[in-house]
Amino acid sequence: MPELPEVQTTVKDLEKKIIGLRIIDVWTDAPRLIKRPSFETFKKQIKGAKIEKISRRGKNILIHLNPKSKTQKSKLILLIHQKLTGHLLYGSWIMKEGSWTPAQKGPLEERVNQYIHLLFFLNNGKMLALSDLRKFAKVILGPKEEIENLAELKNLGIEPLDRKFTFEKFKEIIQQTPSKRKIKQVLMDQTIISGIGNIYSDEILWEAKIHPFKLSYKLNNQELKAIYQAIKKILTKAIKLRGTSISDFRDPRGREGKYTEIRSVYRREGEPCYRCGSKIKKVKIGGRSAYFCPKCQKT
DNA sequence: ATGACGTCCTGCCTGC
DNA sequence: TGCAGGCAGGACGTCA
Repeated sequence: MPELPEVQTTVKDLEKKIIGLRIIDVWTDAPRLIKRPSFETFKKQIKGAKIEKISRRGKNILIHLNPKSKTQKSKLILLIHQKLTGHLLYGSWIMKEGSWTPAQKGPLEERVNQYIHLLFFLNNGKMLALSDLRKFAKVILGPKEEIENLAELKNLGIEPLDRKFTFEKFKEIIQQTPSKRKIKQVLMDQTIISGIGNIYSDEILWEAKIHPFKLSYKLNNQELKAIYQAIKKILTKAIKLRGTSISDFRDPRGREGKYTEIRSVYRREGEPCYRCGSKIKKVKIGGRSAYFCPKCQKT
């Protein structure tokens, strides 16, 4: 599932490919992915728009557009949240027997093609595709100010790789959250820190040697410091390795992320801990799975 | 107000 | 063998 490192990889790759291009048409077979406006309006507003910028906020991708229409004075933002199985892909496809098939041979010759549900046709002959097996992805188009004021962006917590995210700030945030929740749940709460999901919360807690069940308000200074440093370290390393493809993340060209190979705990149940050799355990926290080393992660 | 749980969706895996 | 049922999971809505 795309978390901060995967979304960052996607955004940085797309930046090199699609800035300056125009969207000349749109196709979908799953209009429900577009939460607003209606697909009809969506298509009308986006046709002819020029892609000016692409950025990330939490796990959201923001594509900044300059509309063609003179009646639309405001700039637009296309917000895409890939949720669990969404992929933004860049390439060219042709419709063959009811499904989109890559026009050229390459890494895109994979399952992801089968699940393309939204396509933007660009003025260089290429396409930007949203592939999504489970159709959970969320797409919203609207004027810049409106999108920036959406609750889903406004309520997001601090960016963990921002310079403003200092240890003092982290400590303050955690201590301001008088929550009886487990640290894993707090790390995954997007309104506290944005961008961390199930994979990296497990990886961070293993790195920090903290049990996922540990209650966040009970963490002492030393433990908080360990978690803080692990957040920075793990996310930075994952970005460098272009993300994790344990479920099915692919970059815009269909390539896998390499963090998968060096992950410590996520989906490694029964396999040895790289620190102490104990078998990695899997437990449930609020309906979600959590992987950890029962020996070196302390409650 | 806080936290727990159900919901969306579909491929894959398990077990009878 | 075949098929029903469970599981995976981010974020939001609902409920206690």
